[in-house]
Amino acid sequence: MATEAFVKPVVPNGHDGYEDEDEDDIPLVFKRTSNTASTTNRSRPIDNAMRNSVIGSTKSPPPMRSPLTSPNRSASSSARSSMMKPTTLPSSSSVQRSTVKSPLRDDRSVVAKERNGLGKAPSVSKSDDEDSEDDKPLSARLKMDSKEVIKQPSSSGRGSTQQAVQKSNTRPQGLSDNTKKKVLDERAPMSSTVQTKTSVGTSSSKPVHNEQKRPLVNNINQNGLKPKTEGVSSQAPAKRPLEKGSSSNQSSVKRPKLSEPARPVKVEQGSHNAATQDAKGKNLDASKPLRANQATVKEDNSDDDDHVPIASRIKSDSSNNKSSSAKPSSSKTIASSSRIIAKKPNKWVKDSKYSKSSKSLPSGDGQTKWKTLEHNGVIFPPPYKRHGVKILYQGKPVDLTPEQEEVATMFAVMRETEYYNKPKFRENFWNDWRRLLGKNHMIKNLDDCDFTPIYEWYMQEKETKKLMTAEEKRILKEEKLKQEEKYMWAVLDGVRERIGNFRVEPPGLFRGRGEHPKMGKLKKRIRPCDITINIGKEAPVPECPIPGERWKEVKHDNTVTWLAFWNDPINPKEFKYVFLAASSSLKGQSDKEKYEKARKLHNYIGSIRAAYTKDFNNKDVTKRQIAVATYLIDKLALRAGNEKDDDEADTVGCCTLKVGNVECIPPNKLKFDFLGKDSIQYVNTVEVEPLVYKAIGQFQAGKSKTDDLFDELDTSKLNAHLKELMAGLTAKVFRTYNASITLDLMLSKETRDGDVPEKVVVYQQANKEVAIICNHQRTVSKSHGAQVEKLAVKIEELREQIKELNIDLDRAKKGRTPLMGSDGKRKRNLTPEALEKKIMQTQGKIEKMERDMQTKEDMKTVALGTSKINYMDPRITVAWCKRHDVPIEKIFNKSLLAKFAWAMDVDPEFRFCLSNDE
DNA sequence: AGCAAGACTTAGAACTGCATAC
DNA sequence: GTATGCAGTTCTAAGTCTTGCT
Repeated sequence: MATEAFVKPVVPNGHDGYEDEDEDDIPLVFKRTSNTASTTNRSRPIDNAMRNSVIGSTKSPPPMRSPLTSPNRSASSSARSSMMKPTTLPSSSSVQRSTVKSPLRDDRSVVAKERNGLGKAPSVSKSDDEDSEDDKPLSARLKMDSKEVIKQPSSSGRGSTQQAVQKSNTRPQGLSDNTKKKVLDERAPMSSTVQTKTSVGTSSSKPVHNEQKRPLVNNINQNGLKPKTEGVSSQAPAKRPLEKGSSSNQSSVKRPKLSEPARPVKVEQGSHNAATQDAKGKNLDASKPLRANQATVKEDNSDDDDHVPIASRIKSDSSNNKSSSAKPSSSKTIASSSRIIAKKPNKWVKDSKYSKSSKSLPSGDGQTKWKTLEHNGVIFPPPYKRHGVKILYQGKPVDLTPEQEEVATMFAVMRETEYYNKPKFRENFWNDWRRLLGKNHMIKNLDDCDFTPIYEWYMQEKETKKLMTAEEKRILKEEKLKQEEKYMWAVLDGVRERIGNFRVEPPGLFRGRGEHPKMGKLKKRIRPCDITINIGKEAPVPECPIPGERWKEVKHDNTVTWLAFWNDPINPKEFKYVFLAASSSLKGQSDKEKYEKARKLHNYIGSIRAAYTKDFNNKDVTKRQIAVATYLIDKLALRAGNEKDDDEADTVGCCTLKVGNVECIPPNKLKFDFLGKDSIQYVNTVEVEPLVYKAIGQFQAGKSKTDDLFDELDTSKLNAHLKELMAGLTAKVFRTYNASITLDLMLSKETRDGDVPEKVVVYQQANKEVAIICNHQRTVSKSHGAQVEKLAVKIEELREQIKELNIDLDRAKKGRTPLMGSDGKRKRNLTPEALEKKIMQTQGKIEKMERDMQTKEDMKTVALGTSKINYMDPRITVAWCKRHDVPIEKIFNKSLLAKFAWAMDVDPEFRFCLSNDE
């Protein structure tokens, strides 16, 4: 055990005025303003510019008062109407632009609270003037010009641009006749999609579903509980639904219990050969390409695509025609990194070089997710390699067994992390390590242990690694790739798909976020006997890579998407799953469904807002709490807030807010201050509807600060209620909705004629707004302070230069030679004109550097990636890029292009939300 | 109704490698 | 050639939500 026990050391590593539904079509997201957020354990700097927000309507049926605003409602209401009908935009009257570069920046003030203790934490208090600003919706505050009209670029113009991108490609080989037919059938619509606004494809501009227009329909029974046909899941996988409709019909069918239809099979793992020599002689060996059933594997050199520049890679991809539309009638059409395993050539037309048609995908929970699934299992971390460096106990070297040494090493290498000195971390580590040391070990306490020798050894190893030549590094990388290659791919319904996390997590010390009660505990090594494999019935069972060991279990459950799982060693009742990568069809499909659901919400949002507004003073406390909670989720993009166990970090979401997390500030402001997901602090002061303010006060009355604010509420009740309002609606949909609609709105309103970099800046600003709405934060980088300081020094130097230049200028005008330079050397004798020019140039430099510094400061705690990856409908971005001739690569990196392949052929006129009557 | 199990998405930190500055 | 900064990638923790059981 000892010799194999461990792997590599873990390296630090108002009801009023709410009658009008139209008013509700806009994201009513609070903007945050300044607040000196109290520092919590995670004291992140908060961009409070956005936090002090207004609950303002973002849309504006002029005569209507926004239900969500208080003073100055008219301004905000005028802003709102523009959302639904892209005609007029919200007034920007109250929004001040500052710099050219960041037209959106100044509508917020920033309170930066340093998470890392770097820089200052200036608390910017909001002036009274700004208060009026608060009465406006975020969208209005984002400098929308009321005179401006949302551009609806003529499809012809853009279409032609798009057209140029389209390619007619040769299909991969080996397509079934059905597939070929399907592809041919799809071709026309696909190409026309680009041109016609009405074409649906993946992204129709049309309202989504007719049923969606029915407000407040109780759709719950649409998915009536049909008992699932026995045996469907594993034995005879039902045909993959070809259309969404069909799948949705099934969506309510109870999911078969994993262990039943899946029929877990204890598989003989004795022989490796057993896996490679199944009845049909299939072989998933690394040396041979994965095969999908009987299909011939297309030679796919693009497996190594990673080394190929994205441009050429995409090109070759498209020319290789791996579109999922090529897939046999099984219906899978979204694919990205997927490799169609097909033979016969065919042709197809793509809208974009990145696009994949996305029709007819399987969907729905509990549904058949695949028909055939092949993969090679998972790869384990290498066994622990002993280094033999001894720790000191009370100054004396101590002999440790390899197992003990490995865990000691895990601890030693964390010396420079903040965990190292946390009492809880040390306590948990000590408890686990002590168990390994045994009762009678000479080491009696952690504080007398000196791990320095191991730490120094570790640093040396790091240095050695760093000093390797490029060639050595390359060879090492190649070797690793060679080892891992066969584990990287799965074949799902004949399509080769990348696997997301095929590496089993190595042992280490648990690093919970925030004040996690389990931090420091030993995450034991996962062995094959911990792992359950899920694979197609006909596929060869992956060989167990560790000789003499076997999988815990092998299942054939095609109602789930995981390929393997094991129990989380820290929390054994939870699981760690191995899934396909984000670029896979399966993930793409569910991603698309997520955004479609959010779009659907747009058709209901008016009724929903009207409903909860009506309930703000409902006599039934539960209903009142549901109303207020929904309001907060809608307006603040709060998470639902499930209950948490005591052995988890103490964080909250909407339903679990404590009385102390919300402070009522008369007359009608609420200050939120709590730790949310990942112990990220959320601080935001917002003005709310008077009835909401009143209700919160009622919910707090007679309770202590640690009591639940919404004591009658939990996420089940809340979501059950939401489902009565719209089928499939849950709390998280509001986040997606608000993020996407904000992006759409801002891009439409802020994009001006200009060059690509200018447009990219507009995108980044919109992205930033969304990130702030969603409270996506990042740690201030260690070097941030130094970087800012450097800039400041440079700016100061330039200012000195200007001073000198001015003196020289005066002298030059008088015909005198310049003074000696600060370096003691004589300067060139320049004409007054030349000196003036130089002064101007230097001044320009200073201004640029100051802007850069400001941007750096503004963005130091904002994480843009999360919203881009998870919340903003990629079709908005793709369509915007098409309309404005911005290369998509400027916005999406290689990974995102693969992840969003399903969105690439979107109509350039796509808008996230269009009003029903459009 | 409440709880637990299970499956999946969302999240920030850590790590890696490349471009650029010096 | 080396240092630095950043974007991209990987890792895995921490959420949400559904379903099934009692």
